[in-house]
Amino acid sequence: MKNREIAAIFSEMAEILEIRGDNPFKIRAYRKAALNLESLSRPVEELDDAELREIPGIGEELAAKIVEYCTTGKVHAHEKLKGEVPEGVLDLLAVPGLGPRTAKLLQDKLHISSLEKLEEAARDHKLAGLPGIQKKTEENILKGIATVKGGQERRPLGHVLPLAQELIRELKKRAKVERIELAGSLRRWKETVKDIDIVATSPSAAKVMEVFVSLPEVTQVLMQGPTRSSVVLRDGIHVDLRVVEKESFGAALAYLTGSKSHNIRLRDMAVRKGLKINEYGIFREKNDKRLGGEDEEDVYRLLGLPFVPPELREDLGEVEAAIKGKLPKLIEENDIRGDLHVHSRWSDGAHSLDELVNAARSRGLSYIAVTDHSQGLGIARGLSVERLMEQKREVAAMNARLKGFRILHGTEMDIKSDGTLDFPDEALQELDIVIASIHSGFKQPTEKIMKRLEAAMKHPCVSIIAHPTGRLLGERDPYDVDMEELLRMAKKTGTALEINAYPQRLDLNDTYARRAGELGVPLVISTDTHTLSQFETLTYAISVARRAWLEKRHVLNTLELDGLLDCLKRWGGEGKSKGKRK
DNA sequence: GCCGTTTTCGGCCCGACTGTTTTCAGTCG
Repeated sequence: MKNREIAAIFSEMAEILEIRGDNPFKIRAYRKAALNLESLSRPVEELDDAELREIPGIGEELAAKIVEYCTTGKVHAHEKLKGEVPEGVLDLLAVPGLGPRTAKLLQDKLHISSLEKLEEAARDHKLAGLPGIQKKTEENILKGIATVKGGQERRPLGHVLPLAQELIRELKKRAKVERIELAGSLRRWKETVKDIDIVATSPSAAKVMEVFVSLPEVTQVLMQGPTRSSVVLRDGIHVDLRVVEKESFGAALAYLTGSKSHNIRLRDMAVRKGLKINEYGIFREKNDKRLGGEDEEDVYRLLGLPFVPPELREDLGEVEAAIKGKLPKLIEENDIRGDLHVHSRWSDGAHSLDELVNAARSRGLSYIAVTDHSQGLGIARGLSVERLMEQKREVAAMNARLKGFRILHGTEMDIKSDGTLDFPDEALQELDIVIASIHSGFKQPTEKIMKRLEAAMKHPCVSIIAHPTGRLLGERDPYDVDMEELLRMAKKTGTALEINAYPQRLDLNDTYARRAGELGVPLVISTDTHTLSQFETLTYAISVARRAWLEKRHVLNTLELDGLLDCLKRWGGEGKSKGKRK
């Protein structure tokens, strides 16, 4: 799939155009196109010109450039632009506080074309004296270089969210805040986040800012104003706090939740209606009369729109859907009736079946599938066929005792690197449910990976493919899955794909899960629990599903057990026509 | 470069903070 490659080219073109001082709207057009390509689930190389131009932000010229890249592997205009800016100058833009104007200035006056040269020049105080640059800016550039080197990359949501919630608790405890909420990509539940955004109201904003910048976790204060401050935490995460008047809280929350492109759409709509939206409220343009802004709902209501849940605010069709009254009724956490991917002490889980059942029940679930690893996965104490059968007897004994709850007996069976499955058919036919997944041979070429997945999906006993791309955020790239092909195959064979809740996996991701929903591919949401606290991570998988526009009807384990078993492809289920259940 | 119940041309979101300035440009979100 070339989407990301082309998105990267458009982004780079935007940066070069910016350094050249080109038309800012043209630059924005390239950025927007890049963003939309990144979140497009279909491979651009499969789209014809008319389909390309249906992508928002892609018009005649950009469509032609996409086609050019798909056929020649290059974009002429990109190559030409690259020739105008020395390699390395673009790296300068990564320095916080250093933008395109300064990068151009540095290149023109001092021929600085790399971070190393910049650092050297700053240390030798060669920057001060250039127009608009004095001692302070020089110092800030040096600090910025240190930040870049320190690696200010995006982090998994699951790592940052607990930290952010802790900050909010502390602010509530130490300062007089009335309303306070997370905003930004955290509130949109994006799978990775770069910083933490917080919005609050308080009768004494300056005091709140004072408290904020002196929290024990804070190591650096980037800026401190009466309504906005920005700090760096001990582990390098940036936090922005905005304090506004009570009457502006909703408008500020909407504004800071973003996404940026969603906001631009809203403001554009507002202008057309003779309104103005900013972080302080919604106003009538002609007389500046305030129409609302205390609650976020005001913003949407005054535009004539239904409330758009934060998870959808990416300008990926939600504004159009809202206008037409066709927003999805997003799935919610308590729609989930059971967890189909749970590990016990029998393999690499930490708990007994009893403990797992109690935890699941106390969370309101009515069934779980115990799916311990299969024999080939020695590292995870995978079960031999004999132990699997022994476990089956324990599950049966427990089910006989349980009222209003059911344990499904299953396995997370390894799809081995040679493409064979880790249990013989006779063993699989003994199980209520079979998950299959890949745990080795991550670097195999697409063709081989797809052959393995196909072998699993075509098997009449295999109900679910777990964590279908194998990615670990920030650690391991997905294996080379041809996602369109996988989705087609899943649909054809009736095999469900998993949205895995493990914060570093979130696999399927939002983009692919949305595509799956569009194509009618069956989906399940699972925690892959190894310890009891992992049941809590369900929230993260739900957030992926919500970002994927999924409704309850898309997800099989929102069904009560009987309904679920009717829908899952499995031996004795849909497999019934192919053989008898023992 | 995109886009259209205000437009096929002329628009394109809006404000805070900083560092450099005597009124603002640059950067960021």
